[in-house]
Amino acid sequence: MTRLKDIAEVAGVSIRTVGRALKGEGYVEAGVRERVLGAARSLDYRPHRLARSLRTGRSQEVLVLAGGIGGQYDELHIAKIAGMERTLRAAGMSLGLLFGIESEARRAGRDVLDELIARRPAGLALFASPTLPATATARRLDQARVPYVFFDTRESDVDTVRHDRSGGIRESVRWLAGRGHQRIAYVGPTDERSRLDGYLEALKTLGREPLIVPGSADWETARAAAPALMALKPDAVQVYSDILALGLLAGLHEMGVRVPKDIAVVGFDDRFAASLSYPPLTTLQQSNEAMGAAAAAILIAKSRDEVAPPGGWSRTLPMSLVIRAST
Amino acid sequence: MTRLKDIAEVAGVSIRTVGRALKGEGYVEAGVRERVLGAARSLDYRPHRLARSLRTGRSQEVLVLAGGIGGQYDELHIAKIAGMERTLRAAGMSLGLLFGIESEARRAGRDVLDELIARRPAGLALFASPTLPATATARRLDQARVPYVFFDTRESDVDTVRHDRSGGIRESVRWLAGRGHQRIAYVGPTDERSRLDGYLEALKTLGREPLIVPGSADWETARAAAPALMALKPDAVQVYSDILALGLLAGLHEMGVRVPKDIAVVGFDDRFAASLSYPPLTTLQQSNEAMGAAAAAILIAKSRDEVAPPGGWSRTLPMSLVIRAST
DNA sequence: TTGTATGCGTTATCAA
DNA sequence: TTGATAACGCATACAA
Repeated sequence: MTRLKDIAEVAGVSIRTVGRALKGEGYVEAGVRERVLGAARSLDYRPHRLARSLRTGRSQEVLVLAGGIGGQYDELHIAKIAGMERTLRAAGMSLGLLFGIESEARRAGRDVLDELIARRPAGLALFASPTLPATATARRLDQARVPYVFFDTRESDVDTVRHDRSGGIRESVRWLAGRGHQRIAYVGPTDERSRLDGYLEALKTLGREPLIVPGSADWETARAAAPALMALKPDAVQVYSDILALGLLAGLHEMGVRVPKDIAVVGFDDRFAASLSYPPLTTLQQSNEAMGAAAAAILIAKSRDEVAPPGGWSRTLPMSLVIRAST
Repeated sequence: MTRLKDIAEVAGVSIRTVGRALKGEGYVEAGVRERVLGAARSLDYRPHRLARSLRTGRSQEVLVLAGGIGGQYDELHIAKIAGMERTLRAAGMSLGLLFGIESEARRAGRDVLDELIARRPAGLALFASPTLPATATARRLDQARVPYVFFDTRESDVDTVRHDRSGGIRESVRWLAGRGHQRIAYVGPTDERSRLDGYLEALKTLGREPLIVPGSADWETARAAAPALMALKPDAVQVYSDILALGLLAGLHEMGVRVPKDIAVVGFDDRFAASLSYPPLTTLQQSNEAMGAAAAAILIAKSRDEVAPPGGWSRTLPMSLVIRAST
């Protein structure tokens, strides 16, 4: 483990000159610079990250807070995390991961945020969760001058990366209409507005009446909703999520309804499971890696004290339709 | 951000005494100890991890190397990582995550392992991948005195946590037989011995002839294998993985074969998708969080220079059957 | 153009 | 039982 001091000795200069030569800043005589760089290379020098961070007062590590929501670990999350990590590493930074720390802290009566801030991370990426008050959290992090970014918050006053859910659904419904489907229904909870709004807007543009089966919240209730759906005599259905879409598929199977012959089904999320169902599910894909990369880019910029772009830091990413056999 | 120095000033003692009092080591007068602890609490002291690591020469961070295998991120991986992180955090350590660094380094002609070792991690957890030579890697890490553990290596001479795949399949086949199934088949690649061996052993114990449909490697080929399977007239089938089992379900649907009425289907892995299929899939569950916790425990012990238990560090975890509607 | 010296917050050595 | 003080490796203010 070579140190600057070792390079200095080999190159016959002071440690300060080594620093300058390696950073390429200030005045260093060409010959000296060559000698230093050569010594560094032959000694296989790598800066000691901890020492650097201690000195500069800034860790190079971004912390990711992943809520272990009911112990269900999400392949959508890991793709985002991977996207972040790649981007951070390219910028010389690294990624630390924490799970379900909020709920644990609440049980223990401690305050998570203080602990996280105390670790002086280069940035904080937070997965929105019902147990984490986004706005209040964002304000405290701003105050502590810790760069942060949320994934998929609904709150509009925090910096976040999200997908254009409305736009995705709108495109999907238009695409179904373009393929000749006349009665396009929607199955899913109606308290999440963005997806439902996309559906309503698209139908309005098309001049059609909405056909909505509200209330489904999981695989089982979606399965049970199949008869209610078919009572509307639809020839296509946009579902709130892949999980619900797969539940609906099960219900349709049981009723003897053939997919896509009798009805086309479109999901939302592009989970791994969507490619494994019978039939494989056409669905709206989140570009999770891109989302992670975007989040990382925001944190990198913030940590370099760059000024926010005119529209603010938040980014909205487009979704795309993955066409499989259910349509 | 209070430092030891701040506590020392408030408590009116030297910084050294503060250190002793907080660690509870050496001789500190009871009254002084109380004063120091009180000051630490009221100042909300938290040790500076970086400074500590710099001084002790050991980082408290375990690095996890997750191969981004073809860009497919795995919910099985993230559960393991979550299990690790929880255990590490309880031991005062943390977790850093790196993706697909091997393939990137190979492209760039650099050596990953040296870079990782240069970061002086408290430990290294590696997901086995075809591109990472486990034995050679383990030897180099041993030499560099970096604690390591693999997930699911086939190599027997490296420290690893794995699941008892043979045992899991054996139990599953016995369970099927116990439920009255007479002709229990196996679908999957035959070059992975552990699962196939479990099947063969169980059938041998039962005194029955094996019914094997070899060769399937993905959803599509498993789907195509349905007719070949049914030609064997089985009344139950153990499949190599959930992915293949779901492909097989699709093929059986297309043939009009009813599951579980005509044939019972058992998968392997307990992916999220297994709970979302029609019918939901009975499958062998890996205890991924437990696996992560076991890996973390090994790294913690190694990093404390504990001596390996008689059988070595490696651990084999049992699998369990999750019974759903496909049986 | 180059070098000396200091400090980041901890731990640890040695002396008092 | 306690306290000065050095050192970990790096970055940098200040001198030369």
